[in-house]
Amino acid sequence: MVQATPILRATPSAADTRERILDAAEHLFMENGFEATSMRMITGAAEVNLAAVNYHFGSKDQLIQEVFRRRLTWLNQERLRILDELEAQAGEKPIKPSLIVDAFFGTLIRMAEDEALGGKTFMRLIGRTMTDPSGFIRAFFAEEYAGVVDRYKQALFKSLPDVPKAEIVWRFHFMLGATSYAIAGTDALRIVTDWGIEPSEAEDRLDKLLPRLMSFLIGGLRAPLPQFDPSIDSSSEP
Amino acid sequence: MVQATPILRATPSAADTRERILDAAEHLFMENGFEATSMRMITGAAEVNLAAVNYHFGSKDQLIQEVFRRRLTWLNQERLRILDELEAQAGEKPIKPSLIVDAFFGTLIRMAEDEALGGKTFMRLIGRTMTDPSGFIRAFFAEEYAGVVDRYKQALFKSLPDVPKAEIVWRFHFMLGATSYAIAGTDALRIVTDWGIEPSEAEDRLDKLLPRLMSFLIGGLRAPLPQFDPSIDSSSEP
DNA sequence: ATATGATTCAAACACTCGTTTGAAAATGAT
DNA sequence: ATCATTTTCAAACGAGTGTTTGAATCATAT
Repeated sequence: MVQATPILRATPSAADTRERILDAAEHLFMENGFEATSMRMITGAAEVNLAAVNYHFGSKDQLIQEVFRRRLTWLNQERLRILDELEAQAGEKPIKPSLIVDAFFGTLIRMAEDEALGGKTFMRLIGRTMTDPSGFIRAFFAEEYAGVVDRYKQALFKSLPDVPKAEIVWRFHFMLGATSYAIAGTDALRIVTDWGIEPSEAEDRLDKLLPRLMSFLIGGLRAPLPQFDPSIDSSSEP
Repeated sequence: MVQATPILRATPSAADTRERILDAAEHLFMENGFEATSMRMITGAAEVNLAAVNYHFGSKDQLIQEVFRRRLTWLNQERLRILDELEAQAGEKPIKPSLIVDAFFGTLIRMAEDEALGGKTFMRLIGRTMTDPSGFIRAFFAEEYAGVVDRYKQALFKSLPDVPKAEIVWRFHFMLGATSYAIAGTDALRIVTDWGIEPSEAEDRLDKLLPRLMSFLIGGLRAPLPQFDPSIDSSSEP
């Protein structure tokens, strides 16, 4: 009658199997990418039968989607919630750009500090995926992000009325790139440079990452507008 | 005796075969990634025999390395050459940070405008690869970039004596991310946002990309230093 | 013209991939 | 305790992978 599910069980339940697969897949996708991660690697790491993925998710592609969905839905809802709050507090006045930037990118970075939400693993996975979007992942990401990005773009337009919209969209894109590298990069930067920083500082990097990134993003977003060189104009020569 | 190689030849020579493979591989890698691009796809697109890749390059992995090498060595030599010039002109005085940034990132972007150097195709390929570095590619990139990045880091240290070195390294990393997205992103940004910009402007994007990116990068690099929140200090509580 | 080396070619190699199958085991409700 | 459902399991499927092989073809120099 009590029916309390025991904390430890010798035989994992079906619900456990699903999450074990998702956790193993998330980790392996982050380390090796999608194509290089085989079903046998996933089911082996999750200690479940090979057929379990097809049984619970249908196919490998659908598994990939579910790996992202269970984290992205929460993230984007949170982003929308915070933006709603900011707009409510601001009333008719425009919101400070730094608050908008923090609501979008800061929420993502802060997710990395919560291991229950995927932590750094999911963070790096999403970082690598943004540049590696093969076919159906593009479509999935577009759908999952469509509403959120549009809302934030509009908020930035209103917040920076003097900056041309095209410029804001580009800078939003640049900010995405810097953030993606900030995330994936705790390792990925090692490709291109060994830090030359005392290893003692390596530990508290995550604490200081967010303020560091924010300073950079705001600095880039509010930079003086570019001067386009008119000498490239093709109509100057008859 | 004249032996002039005809412009069009029914049977391509061996030297042609190598470059046809490299061109086809570069394009396919950019579109599908390394794992998802098969030898049969490459040799099919290059219209050469399947065994030609193994004959000319040894293996698929060595082909991947050669695809990067033929472009990266030129790029990085050019970067070093320009930095040498800047340092010679500056003498003992520090170089303006914007000149250093342009020498490193601008040279990369300007490469995209020269179709003979790979153009946008190689540009996007390198953009996606920075976050997708599986195993041996990490090592190859590290070797290919080692000297260049170190030289540029030192130049920035000297150019910004008031900024802590750790901060500069991070901001260099952020700049890499923004640039990578600027490159790969002409398509990749579509994942996350449809521009909402007049399609007429879509044509001259490449012209304006460089000044746009430069403004953002300099703005981020020269942004006010972050204030680290001391409340997270673990030693504040006895 | 002939011999030598470089290149191409069709075929096959051993292997891994994602998925399917049908029976066995576990679970939950009556 | 019996039944119906859900979940697990070992085994196999066909298709596609990178690579190798040995003969055929090409180019070049003697």
